[in-house]
Amino acid sequence: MNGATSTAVDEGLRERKRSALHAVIEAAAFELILEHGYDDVTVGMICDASMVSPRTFFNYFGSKEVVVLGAAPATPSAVDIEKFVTADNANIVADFVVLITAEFLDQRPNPELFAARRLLIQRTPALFERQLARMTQTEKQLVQIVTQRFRLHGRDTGTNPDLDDEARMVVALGMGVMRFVMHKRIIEKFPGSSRELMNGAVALIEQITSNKTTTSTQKATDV
Amino acid sequence: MNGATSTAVDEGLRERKRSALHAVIEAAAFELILEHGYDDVTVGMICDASMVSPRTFFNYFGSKEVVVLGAAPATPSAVDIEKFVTADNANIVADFVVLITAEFLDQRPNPELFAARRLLIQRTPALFERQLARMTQTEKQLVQIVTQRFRLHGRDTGTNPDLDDEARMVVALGMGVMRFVMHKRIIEKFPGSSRELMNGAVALIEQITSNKTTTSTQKATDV
DNA sequence: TACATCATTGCAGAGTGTGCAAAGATGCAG
DNA sequence: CTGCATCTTTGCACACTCTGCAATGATGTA
Repeated sequence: MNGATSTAVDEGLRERKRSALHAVIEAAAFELILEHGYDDVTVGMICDASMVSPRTFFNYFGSKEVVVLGAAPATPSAVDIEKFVTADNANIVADFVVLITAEFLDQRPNPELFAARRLLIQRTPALFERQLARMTQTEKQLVQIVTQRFRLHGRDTGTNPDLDDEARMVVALGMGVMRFVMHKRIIEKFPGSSRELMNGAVALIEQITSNKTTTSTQKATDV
Repeated sequence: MNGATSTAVDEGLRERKRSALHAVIEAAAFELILEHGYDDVTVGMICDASMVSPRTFFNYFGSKEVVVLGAAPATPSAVDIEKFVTADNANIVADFVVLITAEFLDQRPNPELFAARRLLIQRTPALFERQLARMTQTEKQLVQIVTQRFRLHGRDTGTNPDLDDEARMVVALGMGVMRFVMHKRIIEKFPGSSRELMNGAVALIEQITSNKTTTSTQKATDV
């Protein structure tokens, strides 16, 4: 029990109390939800356990799901972005998947909480959905990152007006793969490490997208 | 105003009344929501307009969003499945996207309602999310369809134990593209037909996945 | 100490959704 | 067409999430 999640050092009693209470509610919520499941724990129960009024709970978290999902929409770290942008691998989709899954492999602030968060999201279909929906919200940023890589590789938006579309498609494909990976973890309870899982996924993409056995230039417009 | 959506011919007064009332509530809901927006229309308002009790509304639809999204989780038609399974195109992802978007191009039962449904889903982020989430629920069926195509092309599950994974990855990639297409329609308000849009998407996939400029066999495991 | 500022809370209420039992409509034999 | 079984509709009470508002309490600061 080390108190606040984001650990502000000392910013006055008010700030410290605030983040302490935040941590208390969070802890109570996770304890209850880990035991009884997300749907069987009410905000009232969390409030009883953490001795705050429901109104205060909503002042802090705004909604029930935010407690589990966390406040931030989960964006990749600067280091990972740098790696992705400068990489020169052939399969950009594979690289991109590595980028967006990397965030799930890191365990930065509070390992226990991080693990619990991931576990609960995996366990609870509703939360899983919302998590994916959130990722879509960061789409704009991700598209920019992909575009950056394009630029570094000599492809410019000015020269190629459809480059934005191409970047968005890379992101879209990557999101799909994300689904695949999480699904494999949740439904099949894949025992290996996330990195193993991801490598398998990457290999699969390569296999599928390079599977051009016949009439490789014909488009599938005739269905 | 032709009454019921699914139009059962004559199955007793009870059945007819039931589907009539279903249609009435549906119509009232769409009229209100098209005008005021999904969030600004309450179940109570729909009930007032269609002269039923709120309890009856929930007996029929179970939740507010079901009125707009429709009951069925939207699966591809048998004809489209057949086309997909027997096709021998090189890019299976492209074919798959054609398959799952085909359903959005057909306007089978009630054209007006169909158009309104699509419009509202596009307009309302929350509904859009739920729609995508629903599609994930049909994943199992879609995976089976892809596997069928594999089999027809001489690839067997017995011989290749990872074939299920490969099928799921095709589905996952397709879902991602789905996102791209819908996004382009909603955010950019792409003016062309859905078919145009889809063809553009298909071309993009080809371009991206065939973009193996360097070290094409190396995997992206080192990021 | 006095005052401003922010945090916490209670309260009232909207909105979605569910279980239950009463009242109404329909179906179907006799 | 009468009576009974069955299904539908409804009202009622209630749980739960979430919001606006105003009062109370704690902290920051001069």
